Amino acid sequence: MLELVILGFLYDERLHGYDLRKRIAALTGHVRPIADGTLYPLLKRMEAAGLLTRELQPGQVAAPRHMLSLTSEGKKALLDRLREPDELFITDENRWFALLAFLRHLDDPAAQAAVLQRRLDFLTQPASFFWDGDRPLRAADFDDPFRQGLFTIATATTRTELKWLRETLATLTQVS
Amino acid sequence: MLELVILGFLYDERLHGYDLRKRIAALTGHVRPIADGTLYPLLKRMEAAGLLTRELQPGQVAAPRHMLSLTSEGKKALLDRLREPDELFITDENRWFALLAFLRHLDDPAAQAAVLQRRLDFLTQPASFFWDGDRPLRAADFDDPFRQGLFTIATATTRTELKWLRETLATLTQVS
DNA sequence: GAAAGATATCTCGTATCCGAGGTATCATGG
DNA sequence: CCATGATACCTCGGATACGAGATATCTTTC
Repeated sequence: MLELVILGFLYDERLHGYDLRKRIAALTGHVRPIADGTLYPLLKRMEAAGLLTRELQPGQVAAPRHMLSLTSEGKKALLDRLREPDELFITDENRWFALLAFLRHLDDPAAQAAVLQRRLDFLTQPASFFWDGDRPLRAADFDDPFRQGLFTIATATTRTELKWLRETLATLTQVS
Repeated sequence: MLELVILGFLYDERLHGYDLRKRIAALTGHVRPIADGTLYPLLKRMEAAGLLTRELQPGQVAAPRHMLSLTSEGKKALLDRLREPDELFITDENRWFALLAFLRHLDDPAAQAAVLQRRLDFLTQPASFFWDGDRPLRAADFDDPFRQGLFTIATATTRTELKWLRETLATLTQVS
């Protein structure tokens, strides 16, 4: 997931690691900044994999910086991932949100619409959190107030997302 | 996170691994059932740690089952975790939701209220996803429609949760 | 009675990320 | 001129989870 975020940020900007770290922190409201021990080794692996290059810049403010830029393979990797349905079919909402944050880089309304459509299909498939077999669940089906709350929150979230997905799909397909 | 879920399910029920696996899958709407390779080794580690015991039962339906029960340390471990604020101060919503799913086991309205209050404090702290410094963000502050959507969904979710938290806190403190 | 399928558990290699700790550079204040 | 703090990068051990594959039991079906 972090790799997707890094590719997303570096797609149209040249940043050094420390700045990238701040961008990532800002994306999640500085709630849980990623650890140095996560970011820097990943950057090295991504460099070794040919996704990005670095250029050492002598220290202006403090220690020397490693300016990072995506290679063409790096850019291709991002676009491939944005189209990649596997990223969508996961419970982990953070991953879907990370994808959404950079979907603008997919420079084609039809391709963007295809991704949103897959997400919509995923959310509306019957085997979801909101169904008991083929019967829709209600908050009252849960016996304790905390699971009722969980259900209420999840329902509201999904309803909001579905509404947004349908509206956005309408404007995207209108354009093309 | 999975350990919390296992403790939650076994707190008042005796289950075998395969059944536990189905319960966990149902909790997330069968969207992403956990892998055998995740569950069974974890159960072994939890047994080694003295959190649960197993009793071999000759096969009734098919292969022999390992019936699992929490030890008193296992029950204590769940209650400790439910009270543990560290579980709340994480971006990963799944973990908070998992905690919520089993908060009923915390058999004291005041303790339950304390947990919800911490979550409320966490969501309303200014350094969040919804603030740019001390200025509240709006969807219009984002330049592309996808990040607008992300913001819209996140806002609606948080608003729903805050409303529920306040209502539930009111009834919990009313009781005590 | 053989094959197929559901039940039930297990091992092992891999991927992702955290967190504690370390190192080095440069600006600022005393 | 020295301490402190912000900047900037790094290593290493550990935790958590996945996924492919193996194994065994029992029932149902042909």
